[in-house]
Amino acid sequence: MPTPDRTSLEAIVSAGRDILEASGPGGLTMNAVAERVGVKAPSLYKRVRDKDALFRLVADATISDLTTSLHGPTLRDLAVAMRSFAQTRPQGFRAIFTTGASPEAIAAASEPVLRACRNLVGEERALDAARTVTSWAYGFITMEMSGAFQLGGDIDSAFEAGIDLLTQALSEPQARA
Amino acid sequence: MPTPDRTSLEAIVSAGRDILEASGPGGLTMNAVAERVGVKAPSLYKRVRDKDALFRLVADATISDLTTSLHGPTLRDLAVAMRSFAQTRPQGFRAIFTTGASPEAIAAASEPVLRACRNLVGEERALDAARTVTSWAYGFITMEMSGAFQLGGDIDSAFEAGIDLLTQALSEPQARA
DNA sequence: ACCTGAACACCGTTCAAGT
DNA sequence: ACCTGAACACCGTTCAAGT
Repeated sequence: MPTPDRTSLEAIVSAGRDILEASGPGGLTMNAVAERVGVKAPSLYKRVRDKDALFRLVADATISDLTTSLHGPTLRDLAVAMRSFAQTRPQGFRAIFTTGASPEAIAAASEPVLRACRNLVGEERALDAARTVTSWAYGFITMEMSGAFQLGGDIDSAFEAGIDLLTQALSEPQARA
Repeated sequence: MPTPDRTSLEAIVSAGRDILEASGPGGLTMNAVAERVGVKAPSLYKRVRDKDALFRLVADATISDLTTSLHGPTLRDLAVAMRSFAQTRPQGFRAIFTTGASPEAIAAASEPVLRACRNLVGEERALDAARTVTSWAYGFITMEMSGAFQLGGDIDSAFEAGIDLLTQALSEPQARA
C-alpha cells in the first residue's frame, strides 16, 4: 500500500546545506539531516546512495549558487563576488573543492571568468589566464579563511594588490611566446 | 611500578603521517595509529590530547618538511618545489591548510617566498607579493589535485603561464601607488 | 607511570517487518 | 512504495584495574 512521501531529495539537500553551514562538516551526519527533515536516518537511503553522495549534492548546490552570484564584467568584480560568497557561506565554499563538485557545475562557474579573460587577453590565452586568476582567488580566500595570513599587514589590501597585479599583467600588450 | 614506554609521541605522529598518506583522512583513526605503533587506542591519550590534536601534529610535521624542500632563489623554483612536494604527499599537503598548521610553522614556510619577493619588489611590497604568489600556487595545486581543471588544455603549461605572468608582473618597475 | 579491557555515546549502513 | 526498529561493525573517548 503506497504511502505519501514524507520528504524529498530537495529537502534533504537543503537540510544538508543548512547543517553544514551551522555545524561544519563534522556536524553533517545522516542522523542530523534525517531529524531536520522529519524522518529516520535509514529512510534517507531511499533518495541518496550514501553520505558521500549527499555531500557531493551539497557541494553541487553550493557551486551553483556561487555561479549565480558571479556577475560583473571585470576580474575584480568576479574576485570580489567570490570572496563575499565565501564569507557568507564558508563551509559550503570549502566543500566545493574538498568534495569535488561535478564537472558540469565547475564548467558553469568557470564561464564568467573565462569571458572576462577573453576580453583581456583574447581567445588563445584565455584558458591559462582564467586558471591563473581562479587559482589565485581560490587560494587567497581559502588561506584567509583558515587563518594562514598571520604575518601582519592588511588582508583587504593584500587582496586588492593581488587583483591589481593580475589585471595589470593581463592587460599588457603581451610579453613572450 | 613504572613500566618502560612502549611507544613515543614521535612514533605516533610518524605513524599518523604514513596512514594519512596511505589511506586518506578517513583512514586516519586512533585505532589504526595505535595498531601501527604496537599499542591499544586508549594508550594514545597519554601522549596526545585527542584526535584533532594528532591531526594538527601531523599537519605541522608536514609543513615543516615542505619548508625544508623549498629551496632555490626564484619564485619559479619555489613554486615548482611546492608542486612536486604536493605530488609526492598529496594528503599531507591538503592537511596543512585543512587542519591549520601552527603559526610558527607557517611563518617558517613563508620565509623563502618572502625572500624571493623582497629581491623582486623590495621590502615594502614584499608581503603583498608573497601572499599573491603563495595564494596562486596553493590554489593551483589544490585545484589540480581535486580534478577541478577539466576544460582541456595542458595543465603543466597553465602552471608555467601562471608563474611567468606573476614573475613578469613583479619584475616590472612598478605601476601605481 | 604506562597500558589495557570494558564500557559509553555516537557513527553509517542494511534489512526484515510494518503500513 | 516509503518508512522504521533492530542490528552490525566501527568510531572517539573515559576510567578503573592491572603491572
